[in-house]
Amino acid sequence: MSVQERKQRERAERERLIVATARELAEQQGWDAVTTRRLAERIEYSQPVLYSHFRGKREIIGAVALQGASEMAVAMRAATAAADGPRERVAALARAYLDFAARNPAVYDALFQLDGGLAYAREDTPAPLKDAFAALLETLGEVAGDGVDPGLFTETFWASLHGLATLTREGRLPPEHTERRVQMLVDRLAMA
Amino acid sequence: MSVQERKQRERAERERLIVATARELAEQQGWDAVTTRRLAERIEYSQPVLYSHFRGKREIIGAVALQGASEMAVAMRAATAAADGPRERVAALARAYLDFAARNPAVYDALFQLDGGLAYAREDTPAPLKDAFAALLETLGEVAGDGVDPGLFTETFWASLHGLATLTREGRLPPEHTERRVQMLVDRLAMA
DNA sequence: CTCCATTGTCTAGCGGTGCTAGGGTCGGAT
DNA sequence: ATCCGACCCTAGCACCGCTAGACAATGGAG
Repeated sequence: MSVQERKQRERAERERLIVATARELAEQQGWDAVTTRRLAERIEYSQPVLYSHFRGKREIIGAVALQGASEMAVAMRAATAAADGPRERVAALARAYLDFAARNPAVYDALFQLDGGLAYAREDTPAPLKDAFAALLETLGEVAGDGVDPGLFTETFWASLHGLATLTREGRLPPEHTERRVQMLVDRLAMA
Repeated sequence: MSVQERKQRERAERERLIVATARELAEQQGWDAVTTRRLAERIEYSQPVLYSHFRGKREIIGAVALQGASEMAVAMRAATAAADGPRERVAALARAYLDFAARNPAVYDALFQLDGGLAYAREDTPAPLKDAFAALLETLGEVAGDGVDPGLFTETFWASLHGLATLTREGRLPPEHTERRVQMLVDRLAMA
């Protein structure tokens, strides 16, 4: 049995290698540069090996997205834990969100811009995605305001952050004054 | 000279046909389906003809984007003109924006999601883009609040709308309650 | 009217993409 | 020792964006 177990371990290890390599390549040169040929070459296997782990490129993007969601949740919780008071927590959360998006553009794209074949906002949504949303909700629920559904408020606030993140990164918004825009969102949306 | 003029007219007409066909195909089957081969076949010319009008696929996307920007500006001004009071105008603007994005997803993608090779938020930004932003500014400038730069406020509000539009369309936000989210943005961001 | 040059268009092809069929090799079980 | 199955690779499919080069049609000059 030990042989089978070893093979299974090696297989899992190789799968991790694929995801890590795809992510690395995407961060270095953008997702367009992540082709099955290049990816296969980097992991030193032939293309078909990729397809024994994932249905296709889409699923690889999805795997990177799930990894990113977990890290993002950690980053957001760390940021809010270090802040005092609801309002400060919201500000810290927003900055952590935008900071993550700016530092990991490829991962952010995998999560919210590209099609990774993942289900969002449903019962069968993968746990890491639900948890990332939960991390938002924990802090934002405090400042939803009276009679306002915390989930709905979180969705709206999240959408605003997402718009800021994407438009800024693609140069559709001037890069300066980002902090002032964030501050404005926090000041006006958060009720506390 | 008349012959040259006729040819020039026909050439311009064909260029319009290319843009219209690309847009139509994109709305029907998504931008992925807009390949140079399919596009060429639909306009009943060979592929190289496309390249005598545009540098490449990117420029075709850009042309659709500019067309869309003009239409969007018209739609937003029409919506705000029919509303009384600053706050109502903002609400009408927001609805018009999201309505346009929902009804013309491919055009919206060309404008804000894909790379059409256009310059945004600069002096050399094409006029239609500047004008679309101006249409936003006309209404949003009224409710920026005391001591707040109208441009900065417009950018922030726009980003929020953009986030709502994209996340909703890709199923990352549940489709219901869209109206309540918009209302929340208007209520809290607009100062008037 | 003939010839030439320019303009316009097409066919064919290059290097790339995601993905897969089919064959060979190698190791564990009998 | 032999078999068998799991594993992986080579080769190739249909498609992509884009372009070189051949060919035909057209307008102007002699």
